[in-house]
Parts: sequence; C-alpha cells; structure tokens
Amino acid sequence: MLQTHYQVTTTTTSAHLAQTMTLLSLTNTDLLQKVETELANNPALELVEEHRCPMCKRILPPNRICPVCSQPKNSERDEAIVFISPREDFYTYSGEYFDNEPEEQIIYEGIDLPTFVLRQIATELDPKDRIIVAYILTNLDEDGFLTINSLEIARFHHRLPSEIEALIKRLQRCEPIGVCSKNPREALKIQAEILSETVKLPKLTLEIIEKGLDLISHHHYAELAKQLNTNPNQIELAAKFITDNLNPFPARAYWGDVRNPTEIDNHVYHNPDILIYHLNDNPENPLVVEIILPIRGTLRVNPLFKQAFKTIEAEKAEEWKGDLEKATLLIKCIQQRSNALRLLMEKLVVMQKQFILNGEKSLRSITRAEIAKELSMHESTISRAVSGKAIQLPNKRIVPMAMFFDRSLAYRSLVKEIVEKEEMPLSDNEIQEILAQKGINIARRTVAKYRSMEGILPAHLR
DNA sequence: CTATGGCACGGATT
DNA sequence: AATCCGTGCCATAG
Repeated sequence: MLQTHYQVTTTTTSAHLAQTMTLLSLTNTDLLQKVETELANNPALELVEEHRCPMCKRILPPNRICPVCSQPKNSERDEAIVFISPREDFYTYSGEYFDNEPEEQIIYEGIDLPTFVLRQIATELDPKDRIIVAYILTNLDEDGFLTINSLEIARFHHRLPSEIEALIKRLQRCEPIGVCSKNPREALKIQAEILSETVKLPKLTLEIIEKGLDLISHHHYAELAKQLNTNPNQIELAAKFITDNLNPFPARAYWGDVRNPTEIDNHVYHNPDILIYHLNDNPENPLVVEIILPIRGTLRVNPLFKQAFKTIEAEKAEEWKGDLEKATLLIKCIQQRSNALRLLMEKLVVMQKQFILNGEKSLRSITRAEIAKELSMHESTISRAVSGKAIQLPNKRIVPMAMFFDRSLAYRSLVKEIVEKEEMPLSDNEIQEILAQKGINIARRTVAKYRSMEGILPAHLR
C-alpha cells in the first residue's frame, strides 16, 4: 500500500519535472503553439475571458490590476519592476497596440505577422485588393519572406502580374520594412531605398546589396573593391552602413552575428520573449521588465468538466481523468515556467543594469552557474530558461538572452571603440597593449579573434 | 621581419 | 558528455 503510493507520487512528480523542463526552454512562439494544440485537444482545459487593463490594453488575469499602470508615481524604488504579462499581440515590433475595429470578414486569432502587416494598410486598400493582400500575407514563411511568386498569385486570382507586383511593393514598405520580399537581398534593397528618401546612403550601397552580399558576409572587402573598381575603404563604409541600419531578415529579431546570416542556427527567433523598457519610455523612470506570456487570457481547468467528471460512468472515467490531469499539469508547468523566468529576470536586471542602460561596454561577465547558485536552482534550469529566448532592450534592439552571459562582449566592443577612434591603423599587438593599460590582459591572438568577430579588417587593410 | 589567420589543445561552461 | 573559448604555435602573405 505504502509502496504503491510512493510509486504514484514519484511518477507524477517526475512527469511534472519533465514537462516544466521542456516548457522552460520554449520560446513564446512555441509555447503559444503548444497551448493552442492542447486547448484544441483537451476538453478539460479552458481559456477564460480576457481582462484588459483600461489604461494600456494589456490582458490581465481576472481581478488583477495592471502592474505597470498602477505603479505609484512616487516610485523611488531602484530595482526594476518585473512582472508576467499575458498578451495576445506578442508580436511587438513597435510595441504599439492597434485598436482599429476588425476589418471585414478576415479575422485572425490574436495578432500574428500577417495581421500586423494587414492592419497597417487595410484601410487604404481597395476592397477588392484586400483579399489578395490577405492571400499574399498568408504565404509568408517564418522570416516574413514570400514563399510563392507573383505569377502564381496572379493566376490564382485572375489578375495581372503587374497589379500583384504593385501590391507586393506596397506591402514591402510596411513595418517590418522589407516584409514580403523573396529573399534577404530584396529585403535589404527595399530598406535601403526607403532610407535613401531621408538619409544619404554611402556610395555603392545599392550595388553591394545587388552583387556583393556573399563577399561582404565573408569580409572579403578587398576582393569586392576590385570587382566594383573602388577601394576597400569605400566598401567597408558601405558595409558598415548596411550592417548598422539594415536587416536582412526583417521579420526576425536581430540575432547574433548579422554578418553571416547563413550560419544562424536552425531555431528561428522572431519575437521578443521579454521586454525591458523604461516606464512610459522615459529614461527618468524605473525599468520595467515585462515577461510576455503569449496567451490570450487565463488558462484554467474547466469547472464544468470537473463537475461532469464526478457523474460520469466508469468506462469513460479513465480517459477523462487523463485529460484532467494533463490540464492541471500544463497549467502548473506554465506557472512554474513563468515563475522561474521572473526570478531569473529579477536577478539579471540588477546584475546587468549597467549593460541595459549603457550598452555593450558595460556588460558584466557572469555565468549561468553563478545565477543558478544565487537562486539555488540547477544550472541546467537556467540554461534552458536562457537558451533561445529573445529580449528587447530599452533601445528597441532585440537581442538573444544569451548575450547577458557573453564573457567577451564587453572586450569586443572596447576593441571596436579603440579602432574607431584610432588615427593610424593599430596592429593587434598595439591594441593588446592599450587594453593592458586599462587593466585588461588578453593575448594578442585573442585580440585578433575579437577584431574579426566585430568585422573589423586587419590593420594593413584599413 | 612583422602582422595575421588556421589549427588544435586544454580548461571552463553548459 | 558536449560545446565553447582563450591561447600558443606555426605557416604564410605582405
């Protein structure tokens, strides 16, 4: 008797642990998907009606007030406000909410990329074009690239290819700029064109995008310079402009090393899982850390199902019991995931506050193990929580959460700064000496590595 | 001869 | 156990 009881408890807890683990490592995009399939398949699970904060329109759990809007004005607290925020539109490219009344018959659940784009131009479109635009938008891949060509669309809708092209052109000018392009090159081109209407592009920018993307991504500036009959400096200038201002994957978050997009690993990250910003975007205000929960409303076990379960006949009871357990388990695990993320972020904002405010130079090198120790969690828990997640910083840059644990980033940006300020091209050895004067002792070989990681040419080519 | 990049090794981190 | 990272050694280009 005692033994069976023991058996049962251990199996349930280990299942519980296993699921918490897997949920923890999921990004919001994946979690959303998981929850949606569970909702569809499990009658015991229920999504209760949403409660919106009247101020900011965030969806809140029932009977809760919005932690951000309700924050007292006299908040003299130094620490950041960290909270879990159930939001449907976790595609927060600009952080804006759209309150327009829903457009005609095309209704999407929640806000995803297609909806996000559609709402920008729906009102100014000819009604007969809306269907086509919606059709185009449903054929985007995860990076916002078009997976079908304009001819197919034209044939499908009995329209002229040129009309379709024109529509696509208009779509490409929507946020995220360059969406609906065929490939990174086209996306870059659009972005460059739009930018050129307000700023002056470096010479050859368009030519490089057209012909030299491969070479640029491998830093073969000299070779490209030869092809285009110019000098490497010109190329480098343009390359810097491209990497600083343009994004080859418009619908994807900035990720790792933009310069070698081919090497971005298989997980595709688009949306920030966590937002960090100043309250009301005023730098005077305290930091707010918003851990986004991509669920529209609150998940709970359906009380009707629970009631019905008591009166059900024995043969179905087995199946129902399973559903019931699965539902409670999922809810618990999601709570645990949120909780772990919250604890982690509370520590992380304090430790990396300087980095969040002042940029890469001020990144403290901390390890996941240290945090794990402080929170008395297992290292692997932290690892899972960090891996694959994206964070939006106050400057609107979306970076991998792993960046908070990058040991060399601070040094790398120092190297970059030194090179930018140099009068004569400094050799790696000289850079190493400058760093040594600042109390940073790293090997010459390492300086070289950092330099190339930052995409900076060797001294004799500068 | 100097500056730099490739390779590989060992220790740290995950 | 697997992976990442800093570093030393050596070849090569300039």
